[in-house]
Amino acid sequence: MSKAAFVNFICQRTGIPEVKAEEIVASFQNIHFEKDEFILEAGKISDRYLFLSSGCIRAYTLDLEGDEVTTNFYTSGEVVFEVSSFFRRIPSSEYYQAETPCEACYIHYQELNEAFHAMPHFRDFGRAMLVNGFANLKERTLSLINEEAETRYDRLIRTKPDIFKHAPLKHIASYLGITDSSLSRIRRNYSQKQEL
Amino acid sequence: MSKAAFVNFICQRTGIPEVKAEEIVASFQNIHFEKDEFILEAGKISDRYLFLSSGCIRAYTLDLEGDEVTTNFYTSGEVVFEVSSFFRRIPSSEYYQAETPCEACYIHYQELNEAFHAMPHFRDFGRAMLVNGFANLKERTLSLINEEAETRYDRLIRTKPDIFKHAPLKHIASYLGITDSSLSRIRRNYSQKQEL
DNA sequence: AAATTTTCTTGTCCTATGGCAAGAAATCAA
DNA sequence: TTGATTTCTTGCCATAGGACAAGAAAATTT
Repeated sequence: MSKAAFVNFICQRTGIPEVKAEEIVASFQNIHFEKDEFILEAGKISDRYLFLSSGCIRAYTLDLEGDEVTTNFYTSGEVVFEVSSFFRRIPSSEYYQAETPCEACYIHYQELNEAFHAMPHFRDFGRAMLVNGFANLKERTLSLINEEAETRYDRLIRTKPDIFKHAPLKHIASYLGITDSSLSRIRRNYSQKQEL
Repeated sequence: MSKAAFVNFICQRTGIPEVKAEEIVASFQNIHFEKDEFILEAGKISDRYLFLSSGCIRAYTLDLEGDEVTTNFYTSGEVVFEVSSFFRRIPSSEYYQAETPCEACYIHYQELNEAFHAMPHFRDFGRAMLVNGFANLKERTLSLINEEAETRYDRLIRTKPDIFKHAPLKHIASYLGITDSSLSRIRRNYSQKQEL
């Protein structure tokens, strides 16, 4: 059950005592997603703040040519929501879709705010999650600027090997900022290097 | 005086009434930076949450070769601090340096937290600023993936023309994810196109 | 298991951008 | 004002990665 996993997650990542964590998680509810099911669709307002306890979710948007560009991958133990849409109450420009069956628990915007208001601990947790996402995105942006595609690939496969078990390479390619053909060539090179 | 500008900023960007805004800003203090002065240095903890009322600040980091990579430009009417370092209390990997003389007002981490705790309105404001920064960064990241350098240049010159008045082109180039020579060529092309 | 669709790889050719170095221009310092 | 730095531009060549198309392989559907 995802709520239990979320309690653990909160306790481990913050100094919040278990009783408090349980209090926080009390207002969440469990949910399951099938593979390929949409957690969020572009044009709608992200209204679920969700904790993914198992599975893999991909966020993507469409570029001017209508091609999908992966903006993020979420694996177990991550908080999933579209920051801008969720907090500003504006339509999302991204889709969030399950790459695999997923177990999660969630809370709605309204409830989240009430919980933030009532529980300072949870507020801190929420801020930490935001800061976390920010830091990750910044790192990714920098890597797009000053690293080669192969280096980014190497980093990703080390950091989130799970993705490679589930997501098709074209999803991963656009996340790395390259085409699927380039990724294919990079992989050929890379695996040769690893064999030495 | 920067504090007055900050009051206006808060009132305009949020529904917060002027009295409340003044209450918030009361704990801030004005500060001035000379051109080239460091607001923050890598290795130190970002401890000032500052509102820039005039001038331009550049954030940058050093890549593996030791070359500067601009991570952001801040112009008047922006909140300036290194999110990750500030909230996690860890050393910054970025420098923040004044591109021009700057007027600003600021508050320290400790005081900010107290103010957040005491004033729900301010909390919301703080969150909005974070969400804002997040959304901007996301847009920039996407543009690095699916736009040409010239398109990014075009967008930047329209969005933040002030930067071009103050920052040397090499600073702008690395922000756009290209070399200064490439930027120079792009500018040549670009200005020819504009002349038609 | 056959048919269909999707994913992955590979070839050929092309282009945007990088690396380097040399001038030109502008800015700053003495 | 002169010399020293820094900034900006430009030329030449190199290269990472894109575009497109064709197979091969794998997964999905019937």
